[in-house]
Amino acid sequence: MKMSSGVEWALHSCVTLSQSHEPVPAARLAELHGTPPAYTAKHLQALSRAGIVRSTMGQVGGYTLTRPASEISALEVVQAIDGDEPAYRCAEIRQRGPLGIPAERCSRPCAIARAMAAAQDAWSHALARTSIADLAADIDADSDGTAMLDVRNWLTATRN
Amino acid sequence: MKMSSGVEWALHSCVTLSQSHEPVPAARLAELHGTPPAYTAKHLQALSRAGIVRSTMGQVGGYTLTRPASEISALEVVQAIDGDEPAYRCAEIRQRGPLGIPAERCSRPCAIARAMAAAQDAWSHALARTSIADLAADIDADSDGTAMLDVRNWLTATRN
DNA sequence: TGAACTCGGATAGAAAATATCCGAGACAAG
DNA sequence: CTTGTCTCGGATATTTTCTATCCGAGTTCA
Ligand code: SF4
Ligand code: SF4
Repeated sequence: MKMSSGVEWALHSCVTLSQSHEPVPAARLAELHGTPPAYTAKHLQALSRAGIVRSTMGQVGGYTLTRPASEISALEVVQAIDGDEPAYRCAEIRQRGPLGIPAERCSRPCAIARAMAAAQDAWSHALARTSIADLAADIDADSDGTAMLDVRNWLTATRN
Repeated sequence: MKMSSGVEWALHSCVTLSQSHEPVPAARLAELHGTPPAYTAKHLQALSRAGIVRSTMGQVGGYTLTRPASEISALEVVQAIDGDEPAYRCAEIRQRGPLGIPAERCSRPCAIARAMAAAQDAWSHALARTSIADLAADIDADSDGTAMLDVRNWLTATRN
């Protein structure tokens, strides 16, 4: 029950992309975050497949958000990287063993599976309520309103 | 972000143990659930280390619950098997890269880490509210009140 | 036309989870 | 008291997943 470490980089990348209306290459994001360039690129591809970011090829290409940051939830980013399958996957062991229940009576999930699904839903809803814009605003507030400005300045300063 | 499959076997084992006041060997539980005997035993050891079950050695030994089933939460079982460390572990990448923040200003967790911790808390509280006794009652209700009776009969019938 | 820069999926390596085995210890029977 | 059998417990292989990397296909600009 551990989350891929790439989720952290993907969330940071989305926050950074929300500060730029121009495409930002994957190598630039990796340099800013101090992460392995090739592996960071792989995670951005996952975001592209999920429709969260759009890629632009060519010399001045890179990644941009497809929607306003306020309309992208943290849950979408997590599911794009870590997969959308639930953490608890029932193997239906109630149908096995000497007291196995016939499959016809297993139409609805068992009580254990229901409890796990309820917990997963609580987790999902908590993340769905938080948008990338909310995260950016909170990070900005933590740093006395200078963090996002620094990011914007760094992005324009290193632009060729 | 996937949970160990052993969690499922452990929860089933606890529900089964709640129906017997006498020790039940690991091999018996594995046979009842149709799971690999050796691997099932390993998970029961984890429950023993967490203080959820108590092991009795010798010929009529086995595992018993240390507390009433109504005082054992599903969260405890999950944490005993899958570990109690949170799914999201911040690598503090905000301190890396050209815009790295000095460690002295990173006393409290960042906004992203806070959002993830809040989601984890929601998940934990949902599981903490459900006890093993609740699960046993719900499984019993799903089977028209015969499931737990069948388990008790099978346990006494196969007792040497 | 050409060159340089981008993404994208296919390819090695490391870590973790899965599954198993045999020895130490304890109880009951003889 | 001795013996034998049954139990748990941790140490050991195997498989799968995650981590990290590389080079080719495609696009844009000069
Ligand atoms: S969690 Fe429920 S449905 Fe899944 S194997 Fe256990 S009893 Fe069956
Ligand atoms: S989640 Fe917050 S604390 Fe953790 S690396 Fe990202 S910015 Fe830093």
